[in-house]
Amino acid sequence: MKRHFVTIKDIARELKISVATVSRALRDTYDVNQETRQLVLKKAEELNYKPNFNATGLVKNSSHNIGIVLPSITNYYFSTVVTGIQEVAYAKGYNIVLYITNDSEEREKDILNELSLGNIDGLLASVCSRSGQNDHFQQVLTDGIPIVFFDRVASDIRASKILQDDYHGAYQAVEHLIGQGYTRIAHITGPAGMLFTETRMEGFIAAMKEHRLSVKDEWIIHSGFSMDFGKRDALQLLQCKTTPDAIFAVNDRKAIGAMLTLKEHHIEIGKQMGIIGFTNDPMCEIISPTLTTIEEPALEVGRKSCEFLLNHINKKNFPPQELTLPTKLVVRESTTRK
Amino acid sequence: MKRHFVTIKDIARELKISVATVSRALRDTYDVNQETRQLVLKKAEELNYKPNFNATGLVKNSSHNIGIVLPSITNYYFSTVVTGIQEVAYAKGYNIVLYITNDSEEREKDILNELSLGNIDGLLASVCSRSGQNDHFQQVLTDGIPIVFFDRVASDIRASKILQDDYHGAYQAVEHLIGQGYTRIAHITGPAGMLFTETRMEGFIAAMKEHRLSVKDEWIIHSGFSMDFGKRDALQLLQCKTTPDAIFAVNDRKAIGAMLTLKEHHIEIGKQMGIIGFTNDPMCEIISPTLTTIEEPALEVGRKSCEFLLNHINKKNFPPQELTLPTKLVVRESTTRK
DNA sequence: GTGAAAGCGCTAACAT
DNA sequence: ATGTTAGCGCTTTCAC
Repeated sequence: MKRHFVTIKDIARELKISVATVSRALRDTYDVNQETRQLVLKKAEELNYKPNFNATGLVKNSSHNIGIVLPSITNYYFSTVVTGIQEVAYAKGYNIVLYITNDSEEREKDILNELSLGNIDGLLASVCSRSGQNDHFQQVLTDGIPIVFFDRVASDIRASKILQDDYHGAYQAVEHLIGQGYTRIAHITGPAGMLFTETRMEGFIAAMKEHRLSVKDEWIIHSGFSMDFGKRDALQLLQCKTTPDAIFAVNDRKAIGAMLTLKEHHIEIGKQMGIIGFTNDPMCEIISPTLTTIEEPALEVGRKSCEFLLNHINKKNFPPQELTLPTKLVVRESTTRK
Repeated sequence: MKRHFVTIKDIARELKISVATVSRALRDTYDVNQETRQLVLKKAEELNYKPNFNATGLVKNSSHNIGIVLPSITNYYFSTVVTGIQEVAYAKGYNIVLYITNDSEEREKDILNELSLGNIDGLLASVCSRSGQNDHFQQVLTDGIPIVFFDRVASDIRASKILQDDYHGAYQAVEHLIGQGYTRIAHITGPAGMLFTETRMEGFIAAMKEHRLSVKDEWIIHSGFSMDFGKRDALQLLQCKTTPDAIFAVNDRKAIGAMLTLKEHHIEIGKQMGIIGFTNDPMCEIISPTLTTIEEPALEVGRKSCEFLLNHINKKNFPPQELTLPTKLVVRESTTRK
């Protein structure tokens, strides 16, 4: 049960020097005789010494752990963001502690409340779909733990935020549809009240307005983010008095769900009905016809979020900042009319 | 920078009792007067006390963190396993520390070597594709950290292992193909030398033998696990003197890659050529025709792995065990001939 | 350049 | 039932 590891004491004893010297030698930051230093390093290697994070953490009041709180990791976007985060965290010697909320507000609160503050130096967060307050995030911040939000940000909290350019991405998506000759454009999106969905909606509406196209209320559907909701939303659109001739979906999963419904109804995708997604999930290329989409820089969102967080952790007065990364239109068959 | 958190000392001072009593009251494990206990709990709540994991960890020589080392999290299987792990870890009050190897042996070794042993109480691992030794895992074990392997196990290490039933899954897959009238069955798999791929191969061969079908060498292709390798492998199969009439792929991603190639060559999937995958990735249902596959109990693999690990951590003499979870045939269009 | 000693927050003997 | 105290492994004054 109780394991015994090699400690600096062991090294000190074997070398007949003090633990203080060993500690200093190991960190190469104080005036230590180069010879003793080499001796210590050699002995540490020999004994397979590993520093005890709990001990350093206790002294330094830090753990070299950073937390990630997000709704899920089983989709392309989030798992890619986490991969990006992990990449820079690992390079800087930080560990990732992962918390998954299952998009449940209660779970999210529990996690943040039980978060043992000694255990993480900072937090990366993408909030769950909710109507409620963000007090639990504010509390963490008040406790002195920096937070960087990504993608699904808590707009009322003063913290750094990394986003993709949802507005222009959406705008571009709609403009592309219009360019292909679609005019009756519907938008199927996520639950109301989330910043990034609202922003995409704004981009959608702006592009429609710009091109003097009317935005019908019944062509805007709020529901969940999954493929199944995409299926249902498409079905609902097909039952409108005037059916749309194109769908802009808030993400690729919903777009694909919608495609599945349309295919069931033998609607020719691309010609009869255009469809465009958001993310650039690899699934876009395996569905037939292939799905046009707005590519999100998921890996980069992860990397930048982590970089920002490390700045907050390690620099004295790094102010909260917002960063918006560019998106890119990827044209495929689902919007090609010729 | 240096944050000050509420400690048990603060509670003790305010209540004019000793830290020991506070400590005991907080843990509800010693004989503490119920009144004082309530007082302490109330005060802790009031002051927003959070235990310092570094301190308890230092004393107890444990951190309540468990590590996960795996090749990637951007695919369905692994991200689902992690979700399963997280579920039980969270329920038991353990945190997940995530390490991604990118399927690089060097990276894997670096991670394990730098693993600060005080930082995790146990390790869940799925090894990367490699030819080399597993000494780095053995070292962790020797250092007293229990390991549970899942899916991609290191066969020469004595530790618990959680697997899905690769042998019977493969056997069943092939038998299904044969039942549909396919006889010239190819197998596209991963790199040689990994246990689970070998086991699936054995299941494949056994089923073929059982039905007195010949297994041609050129119909067995070893390459990578990605969709692109699936595309390439299929291309290679089409160039055989006698082309196969069905493909059993080691995973769904390769199966889908193969389908993409076949579609390009206008081969009618299901009729001219049957294809079956392994995993039951959601992608199976969005590709057309839909992909028949062997479902792996990914979530359950995650849960069980974590349960086993917690047993190793918390029970005195919990011996290494191997557990094989059942797989299930999911029939879809890609193998339906009628 | 190096050592002695205090202390980070907590637990666990050992007293009482 | 509660208090006193040593100590987990490490860093960091403060001496020398």
